[in-house]
Amino acid sequence: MKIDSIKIAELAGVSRSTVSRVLNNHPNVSEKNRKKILNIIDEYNYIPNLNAQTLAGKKNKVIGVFIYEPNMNAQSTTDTAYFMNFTDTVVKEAFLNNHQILVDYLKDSNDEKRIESFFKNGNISSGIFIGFLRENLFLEKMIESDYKVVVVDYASQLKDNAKKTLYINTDDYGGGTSVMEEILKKNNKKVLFFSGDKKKLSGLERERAYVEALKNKNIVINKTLMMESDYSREKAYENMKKILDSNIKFDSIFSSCDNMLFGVIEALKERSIDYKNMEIWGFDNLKYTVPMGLKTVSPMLKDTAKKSIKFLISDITESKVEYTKTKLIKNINEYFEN
Amino acid sequence: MKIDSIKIAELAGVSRSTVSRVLNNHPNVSEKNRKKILNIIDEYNYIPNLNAQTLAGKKNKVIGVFIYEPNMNAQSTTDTAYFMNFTDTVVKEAFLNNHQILVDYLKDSNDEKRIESFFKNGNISSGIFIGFLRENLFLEKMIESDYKVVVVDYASQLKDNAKKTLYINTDDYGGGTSVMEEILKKNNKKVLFFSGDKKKLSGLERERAYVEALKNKNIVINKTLMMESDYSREKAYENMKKILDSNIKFDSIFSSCDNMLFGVIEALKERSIDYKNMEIWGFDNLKYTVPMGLKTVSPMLKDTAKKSIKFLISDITESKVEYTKTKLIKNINEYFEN
DNA sequence: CTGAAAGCGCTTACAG
DNA sequence: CTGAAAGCGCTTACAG
Repeated sequence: MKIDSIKIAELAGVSRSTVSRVLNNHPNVSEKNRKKILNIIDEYNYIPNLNAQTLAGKKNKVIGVFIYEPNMNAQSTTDTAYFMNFTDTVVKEAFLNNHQILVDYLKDSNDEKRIESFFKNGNISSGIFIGFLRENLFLEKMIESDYKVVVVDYASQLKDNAKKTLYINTDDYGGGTSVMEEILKKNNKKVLFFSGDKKKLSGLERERAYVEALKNKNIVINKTLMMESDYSREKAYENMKKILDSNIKFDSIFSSCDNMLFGVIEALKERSIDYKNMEIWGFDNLKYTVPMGLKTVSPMLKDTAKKSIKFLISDITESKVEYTKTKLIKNINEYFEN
Repeated sequence: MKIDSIKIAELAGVSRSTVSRVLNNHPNVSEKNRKKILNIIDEYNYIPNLNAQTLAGKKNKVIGVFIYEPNMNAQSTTDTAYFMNFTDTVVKEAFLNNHQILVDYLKDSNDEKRIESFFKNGNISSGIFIGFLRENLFLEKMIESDYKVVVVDYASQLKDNAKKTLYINTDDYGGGTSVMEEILKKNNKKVLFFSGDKKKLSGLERERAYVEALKNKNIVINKTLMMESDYSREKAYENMKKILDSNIKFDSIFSSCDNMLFGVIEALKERSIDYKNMEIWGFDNLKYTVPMGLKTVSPMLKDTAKKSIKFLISDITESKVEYTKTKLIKNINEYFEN
């Protein structure tokens, strides 16, 4: 049996307006009618049609998560574990706050159009954007729009005309600095560095941490120890082989992400180089790093996810920048506690 | 400027009906009008309102993923990595097929009501259910309903009155059998077994594999080597300690999930027991297992996800049962290839 | 505190 | 091939 607000109204002997008022917690309904209607709603298991509600102007409880992944295709093996880790927590936080999550990827302008229409037509009440390159035009537009959005690891500087936007960032600089402290306090001087994607905020910040840490220790920066990369395992593997083929000396390694670190380790293993006692650090706390006996930095994505949801379901409308502190993960216990 | 189908119609000098026909690829529109309308749509960046379309009876492109997690709460540390792994692939597959995913958890009857309304009101076009215990009443109802659904690892037997349902299962029995083969061919006879949650299909099937493999080798089943458990790390840890405190002898271990295996290893380490040369297997291929030097079975969730999406976006309406083959993962290379 | 009515933006059966 | 009109199921401003 189809059951809609008209049926409920009939059953309760009132108009749909009154049913609607009860549904939306309006105060101007007699206690008697409210009770009666609520009972009938419950008895008949009535749930209002979300599409109709949205069409009529109500906000829904769905939050969009939009992941930028230009390489997405049927053959792609891109590891998006990092993002799903984040999404996982977002889904749980949303659930605990009575919201649901729509997950969508974004690759080209078709996707941009779709996402804009989700906002415009109220399929989602707000959105979280992650994985974007710096100065992405579409994202800038979202930031300036009237839609409530969170941008993750995108920029450290609030845009002048940003509206209802939370910029939330991993403290990449702080995390990188802690790693360098660990490395340098063991008296290492020749830290081999693998930089990440400079088109992303994280790539810039982690490199800045490396450079500043050396400067503060008055260690001359040796460009040949700084390998440009793009967060990919393959590139890092090639770079590491080049280093080993040259006569460049190093005493420690900081890879600005775990994914690259794995390529580095592969190259070391191939040459049977014993790296067990060397200070070697990655970043991101990908699931395999610490179990493999390596050290890394956790971006504490759960915190980021929690702050994001909190912002979106609050009625805060001012824009702001927030940071999530990172945490060093040195052993399996810290790994599981995290 | 607000732009709707009426505006497009005006601009093209036609009625909304014709615009709608173009939008929905109906054949009965003159080529001239179709072109003109398409151009205007493109020029004005018009995207139809999904809520209105759905309300008017169109199916949308959102697929729900519903994860059963009775312990979900603010303090919960439940590891749902397994599910998110699955969801990850589902999201990607959906994206490649022009669909989006709504992720939602399910804990109690309120959640059931919400999910039913998502179906009823067309907020989703179909749904995938994962993590459910056997004979869950709500799920049985969904299976019998007219909604198109996929149930993952739920039951091996098609229900008589199942409608438009794909039962998709990991080949737990096959995977467990392969593990036992590996263990037994090394001449082990006393295989310590940690069973999973018997309220789930996987718990039953993996235990069946253990029992049958021993029978086939004419090894007498020793109940004291079979530890009842519930997939939790804590319980497995306690069970392992009990074994070590007793004088029960074992020469190999098969834990029916990696999560429990970790508890088992903790207990072994505490007693400084050297297990490096022992045949030890987990199940599920959780991210840390193989990097820690242990062996496990991959449920090939990607295959399961792909088959699920394929079923849901096809126009198949008969119900059926399918299985996804598992794969043994013995070393880090196999781990990364997976 | 309550109801009749307009409006949200589409689709589709009907008539031509 | 095309348009006028009804319908999808709500909400809310208006009038009382």
